[in-house]
Amino acid sequence: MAEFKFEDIVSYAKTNGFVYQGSEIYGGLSNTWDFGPLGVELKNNIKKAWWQKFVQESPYNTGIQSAILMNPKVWEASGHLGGFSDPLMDCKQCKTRHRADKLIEDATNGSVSPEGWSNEEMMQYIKDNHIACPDCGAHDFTEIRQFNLMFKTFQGVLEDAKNAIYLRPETAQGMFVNFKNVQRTTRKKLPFGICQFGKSFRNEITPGQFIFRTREFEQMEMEFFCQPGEDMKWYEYWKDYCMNWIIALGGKKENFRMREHSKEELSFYSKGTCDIEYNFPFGWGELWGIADRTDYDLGRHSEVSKADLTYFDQEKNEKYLPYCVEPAVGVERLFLMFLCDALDEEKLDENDSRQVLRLHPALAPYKACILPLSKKLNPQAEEVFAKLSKKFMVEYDDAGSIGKRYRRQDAIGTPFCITIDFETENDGCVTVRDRDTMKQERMPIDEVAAFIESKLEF
RNA sequence: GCAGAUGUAGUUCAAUGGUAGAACACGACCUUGCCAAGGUUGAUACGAGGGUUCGAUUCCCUUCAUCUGCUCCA
Repeated sequence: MAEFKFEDIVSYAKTNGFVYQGSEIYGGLSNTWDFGPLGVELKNNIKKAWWQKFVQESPYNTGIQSAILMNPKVWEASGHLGGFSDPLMDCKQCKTRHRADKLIEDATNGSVSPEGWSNEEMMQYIKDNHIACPDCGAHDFTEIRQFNLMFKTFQGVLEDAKNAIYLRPETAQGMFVNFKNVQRTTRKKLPFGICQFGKSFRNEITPGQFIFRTREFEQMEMEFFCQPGEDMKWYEYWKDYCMNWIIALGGKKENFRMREHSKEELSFYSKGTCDIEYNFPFGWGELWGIADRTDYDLGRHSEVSKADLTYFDQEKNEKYLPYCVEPAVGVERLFLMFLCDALDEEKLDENDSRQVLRLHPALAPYKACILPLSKKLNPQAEEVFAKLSKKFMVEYDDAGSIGKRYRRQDAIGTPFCITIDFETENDGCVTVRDRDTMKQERMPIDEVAAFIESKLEF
């Protein structure tokens, strides 16, 4: 196993057309990344594999796709308009940054809670009580600056305050506000889950580490609704389910860990939160957050919207607000994880090695590459391409020696190479070569598609 | 946003106050035909803007981007 540095992964992704810097010819735009021809395939395959496991194969779940733009009241209810913005101030002496509310809490050992205070009130309290910078002890702070993590824009052509609208900072609220709709139209009984993937936007103060933290990102979330009291059971169930999904798709067990949040770390509404973390080249990073959110979200939406979001349990003959378990994962993080986990430099002998991207076939951008042994065989090879490309993504390569072409496909994760040789015309057979074992098997052209499709299962 | 580092072909690296070289990769042609073959040949770079200078990729300033910390959390 080769150890790759973070820069190696970034340059691999760029060289091979997985990820480019956004707006590159204009000098880039901070923290934006574009997915190239291979990147978009991998990304789509990740989403497809998630959808398959969480929607298609799950007896409980169903999917939706909600709008990125939502009624601003949604964010009032979810707490994003208030709580999602941090009142930040910098120490002018030592240049460190602090949260004003935390400074007050820490300085008073929690006896004063500035929740709901205005910035001016916090500022005044810090001045009046001579709260010092915890790092250098100075009393020289900048004004409080509010960093709301939500992207703000305007609906309609008039840019005035009453048209203010936000890009969603998470997809979850789309499921909560549609809870009733989905329950009614699918006639689902508890427990059931609603799944969605899609773009979310957060004006992060500090983005970075390539595609690990970006301001525009794609989430895959599920809100699983269940009876109060059964929530912890389901919390454990979905933790395992998520981990198993990763392992089934080829994730190496030793590179993952589950980190249960401590009581202090938990949000006030959460009964349990667990992160699946991955050992990235830059250190352990959160991949998947699984949280028992109790009835907090539905409760808040009931309060603010005045809609009745209770569930009528026929068996118990009672109405109650369901509890909710939420596994939320970032697609770009999974993308980076699968790249890091699959990339390998295999030594063949003393002077020779090959770069192999050992992606699970279900995730591989190309499932197969068609290789005519000679350019004279192009017509037959093109026929095979036409046949297979109806089923899945296939690449075609007739440039260079056969060995070189195998290596090219190994490096981008293509699990199978199909060679057309001079016998093909006579016997209707091609040679299928396996990326991992480098073994070859000759089979009739008509059987190739089924053979490869059987390998796409996970 | 603050502090530090970095910025030269697609990638990894050179050199230089007088307009940039290599290796690998890429394209074409010839040859070959089942695991990075050979030959011929071709295209491609000083992040951007400004200043100093006869002349700047090199020195200075600004800016943009990336990386590392602070912070955050999908």
